[in-house]
Amino acid sequence: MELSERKRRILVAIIEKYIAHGEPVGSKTLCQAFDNKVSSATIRNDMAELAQLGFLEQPHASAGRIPSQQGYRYYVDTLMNKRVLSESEQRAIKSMLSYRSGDPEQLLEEASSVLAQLTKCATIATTLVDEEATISKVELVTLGQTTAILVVVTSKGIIKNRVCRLDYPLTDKLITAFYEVVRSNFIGAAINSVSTVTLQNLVASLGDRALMLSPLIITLAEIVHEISEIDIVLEGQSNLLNIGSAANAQELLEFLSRREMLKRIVNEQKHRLNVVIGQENPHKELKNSSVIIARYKIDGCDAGALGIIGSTRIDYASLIPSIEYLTGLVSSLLSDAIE
Amino acid sequence: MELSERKRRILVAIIEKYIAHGEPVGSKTLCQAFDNKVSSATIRNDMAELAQLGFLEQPHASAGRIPSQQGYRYYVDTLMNKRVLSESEQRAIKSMLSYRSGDPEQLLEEASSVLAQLTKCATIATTLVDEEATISKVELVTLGQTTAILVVVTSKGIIKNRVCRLDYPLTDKLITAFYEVVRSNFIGAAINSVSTVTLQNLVASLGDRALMLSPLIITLAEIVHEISEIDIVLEGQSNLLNIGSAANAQELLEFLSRREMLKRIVNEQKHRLNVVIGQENPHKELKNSSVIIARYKIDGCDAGALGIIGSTRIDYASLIPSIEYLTGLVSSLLSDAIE
DNA sequence: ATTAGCACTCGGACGGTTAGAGTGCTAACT
DNA sequence: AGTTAGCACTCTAACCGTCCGAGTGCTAAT
Repeated sequence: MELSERKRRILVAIIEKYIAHGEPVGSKTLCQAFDNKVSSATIRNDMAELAQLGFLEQPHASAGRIPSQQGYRYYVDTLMNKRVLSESEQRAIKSMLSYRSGDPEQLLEEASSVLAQLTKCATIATTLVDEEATISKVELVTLGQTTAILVVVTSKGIIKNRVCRLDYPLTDKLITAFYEVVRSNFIGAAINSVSTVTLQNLVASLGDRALMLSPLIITLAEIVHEISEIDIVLEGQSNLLNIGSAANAQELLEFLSRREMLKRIVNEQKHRLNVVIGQENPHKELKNSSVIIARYKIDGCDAGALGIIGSTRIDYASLIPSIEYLTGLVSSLLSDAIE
Repeated sequence: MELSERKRRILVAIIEKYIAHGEPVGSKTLCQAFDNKVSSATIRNDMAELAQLGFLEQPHASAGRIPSQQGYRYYVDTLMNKRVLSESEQRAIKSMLSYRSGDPEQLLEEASSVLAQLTKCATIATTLVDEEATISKVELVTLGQTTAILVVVTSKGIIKNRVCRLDYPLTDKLITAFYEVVRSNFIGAAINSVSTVTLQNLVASLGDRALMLSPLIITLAEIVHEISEIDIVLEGQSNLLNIGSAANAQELLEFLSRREMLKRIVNEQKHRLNVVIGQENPHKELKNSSVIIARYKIDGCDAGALGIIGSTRIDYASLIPSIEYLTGLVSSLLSDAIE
């Protein structure tokens, strides 16, 4: 069904007024917004129909109307006029990112924090996802008799390492044996193929060498696991308290501290830009919140996500472009860094 | 001035009742707590005097009394009977720490999170402080033509590293030159002696090699700086919302996100156990909060701190022992790991 | 299809009243 | 002198009724 032009304008006006002021919008106010070209009665009729269709709701009988979640949805999909970022705004955002070191995690923390300042919302970012990566290099760097650093490099250029302390000295023989195991079992393997089962089989097959080698191999497996696990970065949690309802806020904060849950939520968002409004989200803790997630890329390949969590009453038209722009920046900075 | 035995018991009863229930305590309730051995009138007289002395205050005229911050202070210093953790409680806490990897930061994150569950407060932990450490080893591990990992080891056994990407190939000559610079300028130096000034002088003195070497040297300096910087770990922030006053909570959460500030606060706490109650804290954002910080040690040397932030109305008598016990655990785990 | 007008509804603010909790004081008691 | 009973007093929270204004829905006129 198509809405008449006037109804659409009324709906937009109600949504934008409500986003701006947070109070139900009445027919008189709208009348003024239309320069009194139409009477309040006409607007009332239209509002009644919009409410019938489910785009608006009434907190109580004698109050104005507020957008329903379906209303926001229609607005975001169809009616909204995305704000265009000015040159100077773009420059401002750019300058807030001071990405120097080559560490992608640091960039994402920064981006997350910039986004929190920009949007006054809580922000989420995932570190690089790299599901198809394989292990391309493993290095064992000895630092002393019993200490070493184990370094793993993936085909996509991600590098992780961990310190490894042993109870016995690292002899040349041991190191050679370790590299042998690595070459035949790990190099070229997909990072998510390293499971505890394969690991147990491997250790079992080592026979009497197992005792000495397994600490190293287990550490190696842990590093690989860490690479395959996405990490979640949160910022601006205090912004959640700007929204009223303290009870809800506590629930939300607690929800956000469950990282596993968050990972799943973020990774369900597959599009370049995802807007999930209120109860569209399967998690009841988010029933009054909107989540906007944009995915960033490295050299055109999906690499992770960045986004905000806020009340359903957020300024979609200006926040979405900010998120998109920032995500673009992150994509290009990462693509430059990892070549 | 000495308080009579009865006044002390009344004060203790009021404080513990108030901590338990959060409501002003009246003379009748106390009367029951004393098995009606003294009349409410007597208690009222004593309460009036305790209020006069500043240990109690009255929210309003017809309400009971609540402890003042000075009251809490006297309680913590003089009156409180610390709860003793039972064997099984100790075991429970121990089993919550699953410290496997050799990474101290991970242990502190875990400890912080355990403490948050235990106390239902927000928790703070600092990672290892190591002010007197010197640089004992630097390794450059090449991973490809233009990529390397730079590893720094301190005299105290702390290990940090960072990936370093260059715009030009890492030749043997370059590497030798780098090690030369490291040997004569960094090895043996105190980690906090590496300032930007000395760095600039160093780069200047390199002459025409500066261009090729400086990215490596700058990365090295950044790693050293990172070691000398303490990191702050926060957990259980959502617990702050249990306390009423949402306005205050927002302020607090924002305050906690200012890491620099937190570092200073935590490091001002020099004793083994520090209890800062409400306005004793110079930061006005904490005027309604108590901060309890315990320091942990490695092999007897001060190494960092661990603690909680909660309302002034917290159960000092049982939380303090928990914090102390956990801090002890962390100390011994760390002392075992770094030998 | 639009509009003016009007009756109606509802929530929030205001004010007065009441019940209850708790105090402070005084006078009596040990 | 310390303790106690008793009483008047104070203050809050809860309840209730009233009133105002905002905003609606409906009807009848344009």
